[in-house]
Amino acid sequence: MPVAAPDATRPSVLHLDLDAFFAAVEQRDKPSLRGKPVVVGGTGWRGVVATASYEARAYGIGSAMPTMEARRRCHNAAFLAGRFAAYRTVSQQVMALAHELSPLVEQVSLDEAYVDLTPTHPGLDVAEVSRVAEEFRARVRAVTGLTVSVGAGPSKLVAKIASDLRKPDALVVVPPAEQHALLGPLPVRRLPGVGAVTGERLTRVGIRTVADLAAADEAELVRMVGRAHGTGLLAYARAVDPRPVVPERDAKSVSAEETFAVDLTDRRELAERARRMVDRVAVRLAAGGVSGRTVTVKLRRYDFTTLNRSRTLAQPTAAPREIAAAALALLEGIDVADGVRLLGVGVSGLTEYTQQDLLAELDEPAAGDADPAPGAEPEQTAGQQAEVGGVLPLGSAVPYGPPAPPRSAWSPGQDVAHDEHGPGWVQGSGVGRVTVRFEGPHTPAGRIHTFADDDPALHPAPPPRW
DNA sequence: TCTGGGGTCCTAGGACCC
DNA sequence: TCTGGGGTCCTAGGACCC
Repeated sequence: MPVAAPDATRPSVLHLDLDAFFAAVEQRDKPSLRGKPVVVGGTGWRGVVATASYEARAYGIGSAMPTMEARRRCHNAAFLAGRFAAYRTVSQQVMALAHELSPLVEQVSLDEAYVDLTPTHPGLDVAEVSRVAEEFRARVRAVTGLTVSVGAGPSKLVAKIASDLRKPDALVVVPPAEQHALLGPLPVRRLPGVGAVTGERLTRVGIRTVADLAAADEAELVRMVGRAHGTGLLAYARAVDPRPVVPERDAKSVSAEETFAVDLTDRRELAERARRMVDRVAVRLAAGGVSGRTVTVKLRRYDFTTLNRSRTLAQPTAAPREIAAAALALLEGIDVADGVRLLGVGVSGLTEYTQQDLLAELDEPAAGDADPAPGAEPEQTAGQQAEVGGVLPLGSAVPYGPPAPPRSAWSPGQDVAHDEHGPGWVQGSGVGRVTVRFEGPHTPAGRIHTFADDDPALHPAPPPRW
Protein backbone atom coordinates (compact mmCIF):
# COMPACT_ATOMS: atom_id res chain seq x y z
CA MET A 1 0.00 0.00 0.00
CA PRO A 2 1.46 3.35 -0.97
CA VAL A 3 2.26 5.63 1.92
CA ALA A 4 2.48 9.27 0.97
CA ALA A 5 1.56 12.61 2.47
CA PRO A 6 -2.01 13.55 1.60
CA ASP A 7 -2.69 16.07 -1.16
CA ALA A 8 -2.55 19.27 0.90
CA THR A 9 -4.02 21.38 -1.88
CA ARG A 10 -7.43 19.71 -1.50
CA PRO A 11 -9.68 18.57 1.38
CA SER A 12 -8.68 14.98 0.63
CA VAL A 13 -8.54 13.55 4.16
CA LEU A 14 -11.62 12.48 6.10
CA HIS A 15 -11.78 11.85 9.83
CA LEU A 16 -14.70 9.65 10.90
CA ASP A 17 -15.81 9.70 14.51
CA LEU A 18 -18.87 7.78 15.73
CA ASP A 19 -20.85 9.96 18.15
CA ALA A 20 -20.74 8.86 21.81
CA PHE A 21 -20.07 5.44 20.37
CA PHE A 22 -20.47 2.93 23.23
CA ALA A 23 -23.41 4.80 24.72
CA ALA A 24 -25.05 5.15 21.31
CA VAL A 25 -24.90 1.39 20.71
CA GLU A 26 -26.51 0.85 24.12
CA GLN A 27 -29.32 3.27 23.35
CA ARG A 28 -29.82 1.69 19.96
CA ASP A 29 -30.17 -1.81 21.46
CA LYS A 30 -32.08 -0.77 24.60
CA PRO A 31 -35.18 1.28 23.74
CA SER A 32 -35.82 2.19 27.37
CA LEU A 33 -32.52 4.12 27.43
CA ARG A 34 -33.16 6.30 24.41
CA GLY A 35 -33.18 9.97 25.34
CA LYS A 36 -31.82 9.12 28.80
CA PRO A 37 -28.39 9.61 30.40
CA VAL A 38 -26.24 6.52 29.78
CA VAL A 39 -22.73 5.97 31.07
CA VAL A 40 -20.53 3.11 29.83
CA GLY A 41 -17.34 2.22 31.67
CA GLY A 42 -15.98 0.58 34.79
CA THR A 43 -18.86 0.16 37.22
CA GLY A 44 -16.78 -0.72 40.28
CA TRP A 45 -15.37 1.58 42.93
CA ARG A 46 -12.31 2.38 40.90
CA GLY A 47 -13.94 2.50 37.49
CA VAL A 48 -13.82 5.43 35.11
CA VAL A 49 -16.21 6.55 32.41
CA ALA A 50 -15.42 5.36 28.89
CA THR A 51 -18.33 7.07 27.11
CA ALA A 52 -21.23 9.20 28.28
CA SER A 53 -24.34 9.77 26.17
CA TYR A 54 -25.10 13.37 25.30
CA GLU A 55 -27.90 13.34 27.88
CA ALA A 56 -25.33 12.36 30.53
CA ARG A 57 -22.88 15.00 29.32
CA ALA A 58 -25.50 17.60 30.23
CA TYR A 59 -24.77 16.67 33.86
CA GLY A 60 -21.07 17.35 33.36
CA ILE A 61 -20.20 13.68 32.95
CA GLY A 62 -17.38 12.95 30.54
CA SER A 63 -14.76 10.41 29.52
CA ALA A 64 -12.09 9.47 32.07
CA MET A 65 -14.14 10.79 34.97
CA PRO A 66 -14.28 8.40 37.94
CA THR A 67 -17.58 6.55 37.75
CA MET A 68 -18.30 7.38 41.39
CA GLU A 69 -18.15 11.05 40.54
CA ALA A 70 -20.46 10.45 37.60
CA ARG A 71 -22.92 8.71 39.92
CA ARG A 72 -22.87 11.71 42.22
CA ARG A 73 -23.61 13.99 39.33
CA CYS A 74 -26.50 11.95 37.99
CA HIS A 75 -28.04 9.28 40.22
CA ASN A 76 -30.53 8.03 37.69
CA ALA A 77 -28.22 7.55 34.74
CA ALA A 78 -27.86 3.98 33.49
CA PHE A 79 -24.35 2.75 34.38
CA LEU A 80 -23.33 -0.07 32.06
CA ALA A 81 -20.18 -2.19 31.93
CA GLY A 82 -19.97 -2.30 28.15
CA ARG A 83 -20.50 -5.01 25.51
CA PHE A 84 -17.35 -5.00 23.46
CA ALA A 85 -18.39 -7.79 21.14
CA ALA A 86 -21.33 -5.65 20.04
CA TYR A 87 -19.14 -2.57 19.64
CA ARG A 88 -16.66 -4.52 17.57
CA THR A 89 -19.36 -5.74 15.22
CA VAL A 90 -20.62 -2.21 14.60
CA SER A 91 -17.08 -0.96 14.18
CA GLN A 92 -16.39 -3.57 11.51
CA GLN A 93 -19.52 -2.55 9.63
CA VAL A 94 -18.47 1.09 9.65
CA MET A 95 -14.89 0.31 8.60
CA ALA A 96 -16.20 -1.81 5.74
CA LEU A 97 -18.23 1.18 4.56
CA ALA A 98 -15.13 3.35 4.86
CA HIS A 99 -13.20 0.96 2.66
CA GLU A 100 -15.78 1.53 -0.05
CA LEU A 101 -14.58 5.15 -0.17
CA SER A 102 -10.88 4.41 -0.60
CA PRO A 103 -8.35 1.68 0.16
CA LEU A 104 -6.46 4.17 2.32
CA VAL A 105 -8.31 3.70 5.62
CA GLU A 106 -6.42 4.05 8.90
CA GLN A 107 -8.42 2.78 11.85
CA VAL A 108 -7.43 4.61 15.01
CA SER A 109 -9.78 2.89 17.44
CA LEU A 110 -13.15 1.15 17.42
CA ASP A 111 -14.90 4.44 16.71
CA GLU A 112 -12.42 6.50 14.70
CA ALA A 113 -10.67 6.33 11.35
CA TYR A 114 -8.94 8.45 8.74
CA VAL A 115 -9.60 8.03 5.03
CA ASP A 116 -7.41 9.48 2.27
CA LEU A 117 -9.64 9.94 -0.75
CA THR A 118 -6.80 10.73 -3.17
CA PRO A 119 -6.62 7.28 -4.83
CA THR A 120 -10.33 7.14 -5.64
CA HIS A 121 -11.09 10.85 -6.00
CA PRO A 122 -8.03 12.61 -7.40
CA GLY A 123 -8.58 16.29 -7.87
CA LEU A 124 -11.67 16.40 -5.67
CA ASP A 125 -13.13 19.74 -4.55
CA VAL A 126 -15.29 20.89 -1.64
CA ALA A 127 -18.53 19.99 -3.39
CA GLU A 128 -17.39 16.48 -4.18
CA VAL A 129 -15.99 15.72 -0.73
CA SER A 130 -19.24 16.99 0.79
CA ARG A 131 -21.27 14.70 -1.42
CA VAL A 132 -19.04 11.68 -0.68
CA ALA A 133 -19.08 12.34 3.07
CA GLU A 134 -22.83 12.89 3.33
CA GLU A 135 -23.47 9.73 1.37
CA PHE A 136 -21.17 7.86 3.73
CA ARG A 137 -22.92 9.28 6.79
CA ALA A 138 -26.28 8.21 5.40
CA ARG A 139 -25.01 4.70 4.77
CA VAL A 140 -23.61 4.40 8.28
CA ARG A 141 -26.96 5.42 9.66
CA ALA A 142 -28.83 2.97 7.43
CA VAL A 143 -26.54 0.02 8.16
CA THR A 144 -25.84 0.57 11.87
CA GLY A 145 -28.53 2.96 13.10
CA LEU A 146 -25.81 5.27 14.46
CA THR A 147 -24.66 8.77 13.66
CA VAL A 148 -21.11 9.55 12.65
CA SER A 149 -19.47 12.96 12.52
CA VAL A 150 -17.05 13.56 9.68
CA GLY A 151 -14.38 16.18 9.21
CA ALA A 152 -12.62 16.80 5.91
CA GLY A 153 -9.47 18.79 5.31
CA PRO A 154 -6.08 18.88 3.66
CA SER A 155 -4.43 16.90 6.49
CA LYS A 156 -5.20 14.49 9.30
CA LEU A 157 -4.80 17.33 11.76
CA VAL A 158 -7.42 19.54 10.15
CA ALA A 159 -9.79 16.65 9.41
CA LYS A 160 -9.65 15.57 13.04
CA ILE A 161 -10.32 19.02 14.40
CA ALA A 162 -13.11 19.52 11.86
CA SER A 163 -14.92 16.30 12.84
CA ASP A 164 -15.09 17.53 16.43
CA LEU A 165 -16.28 21.03 15.59
CA ARG A 166 -20.02 20.48 15.40
CA LYS A 167 -20.53 17.04 16.89
CA PRO A 168 -22.81 15.14 17.01
CA ASP A 169 -24.10 14.10 13.60
CA ALA A 170 -22.25 16.76 11.62
CA LEU A 171 -20.09 17.20 8.54
CA VAL A 172 -17.48 19.96 8.42
CA VAL A 173 -15.33 20.46 5.33
CA VAL A 174 -12.32 22.76 5.62
CA PRO A 175 -10.81 23.94 2.33
CA PRO A 176 -7.03 24.50 2.48
CA ALA A 177 -7.45 28.26 2.15
CA GLU A 178 -9.47 28.35 5.36
CA GLN A 179 -7.40 26.12 7.62
CA HIS A 180 -5.35 28.89 9.23
CA ALA A 181 -8.45 30.92 10.05
CA LEU A 182 -9.98 27.82 11.61
CA LEU A 183 -6.98 26.80 13.70
CA GLY A 184 -5.74 30.19 14.87
CA PRO A 185 -8.37 31.05 17.50
CA LEU A 186 -8.61 27.54 18.97
CA PRO A 187 -7.13 26.87 22.42
CA VAL A 188 -3.82 24.97 22.15
CA ARG A 189 -5.38 22.10 24.09
CA ARG A 190 -7.33 21.22 20.97
CA LEU A 191 -4.18 20.20 19.11
CA PRO A 192 -3.43 16.49 19.27
CA GLY A 193 -0.37 16.03 21.47
CA VAL A 194 -1.21 18.89 23.80
CA GLY A 195 -2.46 17.26 26.95
CA ALA A 196 -2.78 18.51 30.51
CA VAL A 197 0.95 18.90 31.15
CA THR A 198 1.97 20.52 27.88
CA GLY A 199 -1.13 22.70 27.95
CA GLU A 200 -0.21 23.98 31.39
CA ARG A 201 3.41 24.61 30.37
CA LEU A 202 2.31 26.60 27.35
CA THR A 203 -0.26 28.60 29.29
CA ARG A 204 2.39 29.58 31.80
CA VAL A 205 4.38 31.32 29.11
CA GLY A 206 1.34 33.02 27.66
CA ILE A 207 0.65 30.62 24.80
CA ARG A 208 -3.10 30.07 24.85
CA THR A 209 -4.29 29.82 21.27
CA VAL A 210 -2.97 28.01 18.24
CA ALA A 211 -2.11 31.41 16.76
CA ASP A 212 0.00 32.18 19.87
CA LEU A 213 1.76 28.88 19.38
CA ALA A 214 2.37 29.49 15.67
CA ALA A 215 4.19 32.70 16.59
CA ALA A 216 6.27 31.10 19.34
CA ASP A 217 10.04 30.80 19.29
CA GLU A 218 11.07 27.31 18.21
CA ALA A 219 14.16 27.13 20.41
CA GLU A 220 12.17 28.07 23.49
CA LEU A 221 9.45 25.57 22.62
CA VAL A 222 12.02 22.80 22.21
CA ARG A 223 13.54 23.71 25.56
CA MET A 224 10.11 23.44 27.21
CA VAL A 225 8.71 20.25 25.71
CA GLY A 226 11.58 18.49 23.96
CA ARG A 227 12.92 18.30 20.43
CA ALA A 228 10.34 16.14 18.68
CA HIS A 229 7.34 17.52 20.50
CA GLY A 230 8.43 21.14 20.14
CA THR A 231 9.06 21.08 16.41
CA GLY A 232 5.99 18.92 15.83
CA LEU A 233 3.62 21.22 17.68
CA LEU A 234 4.98 24.28 15.93
CA ALA A 235 4.32 22.61 12.58
CA TYR A 236 0.76 21.71 13.64
CA ALA A 237 0.12 25.27 14.76
CA ARG A 238 1.16 26.43 11.30
CA ALA A 239 -1.15 23.82 9.74
CA VAL A 240 1.78 21.75 8.53
CA ASP A 241 0.99 18.04 8.89
CA PRO A 242 2.43 15.70 6.29
CA ARG A 243 1.50 12.51 8.19
CA PRO A 244 0.27 9.93 5.70
CA VAL A 245 -2.86 7.86 6.18
CA VAL A 246 -1.37 4.43 6.92
CA PRO A 247 -3.75 1.50 6.41
CA GLU A 248 -2.20 -1.12 8.69
CA ARG A 249 0.49 -0.77 11.25
CA ASP A 250 2.00 -3.74 13.04
CA ALA A 251 1.48 -3.90 16.78
CA LYS A 252 4.62 -3.06 18.76
CA SER A 253 3.57 -4.53 22.09
CA VAL A 254 0.90 -6.63 23.76
CA SER A 255 -0.04 -6.19 27.40
CA ALA A 256 -2.63 -6.91 30.06
CA GLU A 257 -3.15 -5.07 33.30
CA GLU A 258 -5.62 -4.90 36.13
CA THR A 259 -6.51 -2.40 38.80
CA PHE A 260 -7.55 -4.28 41.90
CA ALA A 261 -10.69 -3.49 43.84
CA VAL A 262 -8.48 -3.39 46.95
CA ASP A 263 -4.72 -2.79 47.07
CA LEU A 264 -2.77 -6.05 47.31
CA THR A 265 0.29 -6.70 49.44
CA ASP A 266 0.53 -10.49 49.31
CA ARG A 267 3.27 -11.63 46.94
CA ARG A 268 1.62 -14.98 46.22
CA GLU A 269 -1.60 -13.28 45.29
CA LEU A 270 0.27 -10.85 43.05
CA ALA A 271 2.21 -13.69 41.44
CA GLU A 272 -1.02 -15.55 40.74
CA ARG A 273 -2.57 -12.47 39.15
CA ALA A 274 0.58 -11.96 37.08
CA ARG A 275 0.39 -15.54 35.81
CA ARG A 276 -3.16 -15.03 34.63
CA MET A 277 -2.19 -11.85 32.82
CA VAL A 278 0.72 -13.68 31.20
CA ASP A 279 -1.73 -16.27 29.91
CA ARG A 280 -3.94 -13.59 28.39
CA VAL A 281 -0.94 -11.93 26.75
CA ALA A 282 0.37 -15.26 25.45
CA VAL A 283 -2.97 -16.12 23.90
CA ARG A 284 -2.98 -12.83 22.04
CA LEU A 285 0.64 -13.19 20.93
CA ALA A 286 -0.19 -16.61 19.53
CA ALA A 287 -3.33 -15.29 17.85
CA GLY A 288 -1.24 -12.61 16.19
CA GLY A 289 1.48 -15.04 15.20
CA VAL A 290 4.12 -12.98 16.95
CA SER A 291 6.67 -13.37 19.72
CA GLY A 292 8.59 -10.76 21.63
CA ARG A 293 11.95 -10.29 23.32
CA THR A 294 11.20 -7.80 26.09
CA VAL A 295 9.00 -8.62 29.06
CA THR A 296 7.74 -5.72 31.16
CA VAL A 297 6.05 -5.66 34.52
CA LYS A 298 4.08 -2.54 35.38
CA LEU A 299 3.11 -1.79 38.94
CA ARG A 300 1.14 1.06 40.42
CA ARG A 301 1.37 1.64 44.15
CA TYR A 302 -1.30 2.75 46.57
CA ASP A 303 -0.22 6.37 46.02
CA PHE A 304 -0.50 6.08 42.22
CA THR A 305 3.25 6.14 41.61
CA THR A 306 3.99 3.80 38.74
CA LEU A 307 7.01 1.59 38.10
CA ASN A 308 8.08 -0.37 35.04
CA ARG A 309 10.66 -3.15 35.19
CA SER A 310 11.70 -4.85 32.00
CA ARG A 311 14.02 -7.62 30.89
CA THR A 312 15.13 -8.38 27.37
CA LEU A 313 15.59 -12.05 26.56
CA ALA A 314 18.20 -13.54 24.26
CA GLN A 315 15.49 -14.86 21.94
CA PRO A 316 11.93 -13.76 21.25
CA THR A 317 9.27 -15.90 22.87
CA ALA A 318 5.53 -16.34 22.96
CA ALA A 319 5.67 -19.17 25.50
CA PRO A 320 3.68 -18.50 28.69
CA ARG A 321 6.30 -20.29 30.81
CA GLU A 322 9.13 -18.09 29.62
CA ILE A 323 7.14 -14.89 29.86
CA ALA A 324 5.96 -15.83 33.33
CA ALA A 325 9.47 -16.68 34.49
CA ALA A 326 10.72 -13.26 33.43
CA ALA A 327 7.71 -11.43 34.80
CA LEU A 328 7.84 -13.14 38.18
CA ALA A 329 11.57 -12.51 38.49
CA LEU A 330 10.96 -8.84 37.81
CA LEU A 331 8.12 -8.78 40.32
CA GLU A 332 10.43 -10.32 42.92
CA GLY A 333 12.62 -7.27 42.75
CA ILE A 334 9.88 -4.81 43.61
CA ASP A 335 8.82 -3.78 47.09
CA VAL A 336 5.08 -4.40 47.40
CA ALA A 337 4.67 -3.99 51.14
CA ASP A 338 2.85 -0.67 50.94
CA GLY A 339 0.11 -1.96 48.68
CA VAL A 340 -0.23 -2.51 44.96
CA ARG A 341 -3.10 -0.89 43.16
CA LEU A 342 -2.39 -2.09 39.63
CA LEU A 343 -0.32 -4.84 38.11
CA GLY A 344 0.41 -5.35 34.43
CA VAL A 345 2.46 -7.62 32.19
CA GLY A 346 3.53 -6.76 28.66
CA VAL A 347 5.67 -8.11 25.84
CA SER A 348 7.34 -5.83 23.30
CA GLY A 349 10.02 -6.07 20.65
CA LEU A 350 7.62 -8.15 18.60
CA THR A 351 8.62 -10.18 15.57
CA GLU A 352 6.77 -12.68 13.44
CA TYR A 353 6.75 -16.22 14.71
CA THR A 354 9.81 -18.24 13.78
CA GLN A 355 10.09 -21.96 13.21
CA GLN A 356 11.87 -22.25 16.55
CA ASP A 357 9.02 -20.60 18.34
CA LEU A 358 6.63 -23.11 16.85
CA LEU A 359 8.82 -26.01 17.94
CA ALA A 360 9.25 -24.57 21.41
CA GLU A 361 5.51 -24.19 21.66
CA LEU A 362 5.09 -27.96 21.31
CA ASP A 363 6.80 -28.40 24.67
CA GLU A 364 4.54 -25.88 26.32
CA PRO A 365 1.27 -26.60 28.02
CA ALA A 366 -1.49 -24.66 26.34
CA ALA A 367 -1.65 -21.08 27.44
CA GLY A 368 -4.08 -20.63 30.26
CA ASP A 369 -4.08 -24.15 31.62
CA ALA A 370 -3.06 -22.88 35.02
CA ASP A 371 -6.34 -21.01 35.09
CA PRO A 372 -9.27 -23.11 36.33
CA ALA A 373 -11.62 -21.36 33.90
CA PRO A 374 -9.38 -20.41 31.01
CA GLY A 375 -10.63 -17.92 28.51
CA ALA A 376 -14.17 -18.25 29.75
CA GLU A 377 -14.77 -14.63 28.88
CA PRO A 378 -12.04 -13.16 26.71
CA GLU A 379 -14.08 -10.02 26.34
CA GLN A 380 -14.60 -9.39 30.01
CA THR A 381 -14.71 -5.69 30.65
CA ALA A 382 -12.99 -3.58 33.21
CA GLY A 383 -16.32 -3.10 34.87
CA GLN A 384 -16.97 -6.77 35.25
CA GLN A 385 -13.54 -7.34 36.69
CA ALA A 386 -13.89 -4.54 39.16
CA GLU A 387 -17.33 -5.76 40.16
CA VAL A 388 -16.11 -9.30 40.74
CA GLY A 389 -13.10 -8.08 42.65
CA GLY A 390 -15.37 -6.01 44.82
CA VAL A 391 -17.75 -8.85 45.57
CA LEU A 392 -15.22 -11.50 46.53
CA PRO A 393 -12.87 -10.61 49.35
CA LEU A 394 -9.42 -11.27 47.94
CA GLY A 395 -7.87 -14.45 49.21
CA SER A 396 -11.21 -15.68 50.48
CA ALA A 397 -10.72 -18.87 48.52
CA VAL A 398 -7.64 -19.79 50.51
CA PRO A 399 -8.15 -20.33 54.22
CA TYR A 400 -11.53 -21.87 55.05
CA GLY A 401 -15.06 -22.71 54.06
CA PRO A 402 -16.63 -24.34 51.04
CA PRO A 403 -15.46 -23.46 47.55
CA ALA A 404 -16.12 -19.86 46.62
CA PRO A 405 -19.59 -19.30 45.21
CA PRO A 406 -19.82 -18.86 41.47
CA ARG A 407 -18.81 -15.32 40.70
CA SER A 408 -21.74 -13.05 40.00
CA ALA A 409 -22.15 -13.79 36.32
CA TRP A 410 -24.26 -10.76 35.56
CA SER A 411 -22.91 -7.38 34.61
CA PRO A 412 -25.02 -4.28 34.03
CA GLY A 413 -26.02 -3.99 30.40
CA GLN A 414 -25.24 -7.62 29.57
CA ASP A 415 -27.38 -9.40 26.97
CA VAL A 416 -29.40 -12.31 28.35
CA ALA A 417 -32.29 -14.58 27.39
CA HIS A 418 -34.94 -16.11 29.62
CA ASP A 419 -36.62 -19.38 28.65
CA GLU A 420 -40.05 -17.87 29.24
CA HIS A 421 -39.64 -14.12 28.76
CA GLY A 422 -37.18 -14.11 25.85
CA PRO A 423 -34.30 -11.73 25.18
CA GLY A 424 -33.41 -8.83 27.47
CA TRP A 425 -30.56 -7.19 29.32
CA VAL A 426 -29.31 -7.03 32.90
CA GLN A 427 -30.36 -3.86 34.61
CA GLY A 428 -28.74 -4.67 37.92
CA SER A 429 -27.67 -7.48 40.22
CA GLY A 430 -26.72 -8.09 43.81
CA VAL A 431 -27.72 -9.88 46.99
CA GLY A 432 -28.55 -13.03 45.03
CA ARG A 433 -30.91 -11.35 42.60
CA VAL A 434 -30.70 -10.09 39.08
CA THR A 435 -33.06 -7.62 37.43
CA VAL A 436 -33.68 -7.96 33.72
CA ARG A 437 -35.45 -5.67 31.29
CA PHE A 438 -37.04 -7.55 28.42
CA GLU A 439 -36.71 -5.56 25.24
CA GLY A 440 -34.69 -5.50 22.05
CA PRO A 441 -33.61 -2.99 19.42
CA HIS A 442 -36.92 -3.20 17.59
CA THR A 443 -39.39 -3.60 20.47
CA PRO A 444 -41.06 -0.91 22.55
CA ALA A 445 -39.48 -0.18 25.93
CA GLY A 446 -39.81 -3.41 27.88
CA ARG A 447 -40.89 -4.64 31.30
CA ILE A 448 -38.67 -5.55 34.24
CA HIS A 449 -38.50 -8.88 36.05
CA THR A 450 -36.33 -9.92 38.96
CA PHE A 451 -34.91 -13.43 39.33
CA ALA A 452 -32.65 -15.37 41.63
CA ASP A 453 -29.22 -14.84 40.14
CA ASP A 454 -28.79 -18.58 39.64
CA ASP A 455 -32.18 -19.02 37.95
CA PRO A 456 -31.59 -21.85 35.48
CA ALA A 457 -34.01 -20.30 32.99
CA LEU A 458 -31.75 -17.25 32.59
CA HIS A 459 -28.78 -17.40 30.23
CA PRO A 460 -26.14 -15.11 28.82
CA ALA A 461 -26.97 -14.30 25.20
CA PRO A 462 -25.18 -12.90 22.16
CA PRO A 463 -25.78 -9.26 21.24
CA PRO A 464 -29.13 -8.69 19.51
CA ARG A 465 -29.09 -8.23 15.75
CA TRP A 466 -29.78 -4.74 14.54
C1' DT B 1 -13.31 14.19 41.55
C1' DC B 2 -8.89 10.40 43.56
C1' DT B 3 -8.05 8.75 38.93
C1' DG B 4 -9.33 1.99 33.49
C1' DG B 5 -7.08 -0.61 29.99
C1' DG B 6 -4.80 -0.87 25.81
C1' DG B 7 -1.59 1.26 23.30
C1' DT B 8 2.23 4.85 20.94
C1' DC B 9 6.16 7.80 20.96
C1' DC B 10 9.98 10.41 23.10
C1' DT B 11 13.89 11.37 26.30
C1' DA B 12 17.88 10.41 28.92
C1' DG B 13 21.58 7.86 30.91
C1' DG B 14 24.71 4.00 30.94
C1' DA B 15 26.92 -0.05 28.81
C1' DC B 16 29.41 -1.52 25.17
C1' DC B 17 31.83 -1.36 20.83
C1' DC B 18 34.88 0.46 17.31
C1' DT C 1 47.35 3.86 29.53
C1' DC C 2 43.82 9.30 32.71
C1' DT C 3 41.15 9.42 28.04
C1' DG C 4 37.58 11.30 21.94
C1' DG C 5 33.50 10.63 19.41
C1' DG C 6 29.74 8.21 17.44
C1' DG C 7 26.44 4.39 17.10
C1' DT C 8 23.45 0.94 19.08
C1' DC C 9 21.09 -1.44 22.64
C1' DC C 10 18.83 -1.55 26.99
C1' DT C 11 16.22 0.33 30.89
C1' DA C 12 13.12 3.65 33.19
C1' DG C 13 9.98 7.16 33.19
C1' DG C 14 6.55 10.12 31.33
C1' DA C 15 3.17 12.49 28.15
C1' DC C 16 -0.43 11.49 25.37
C1' DC C 17 -4.36 9.14 22.76
C1' DC C 18 -8.93 6.63 22.48
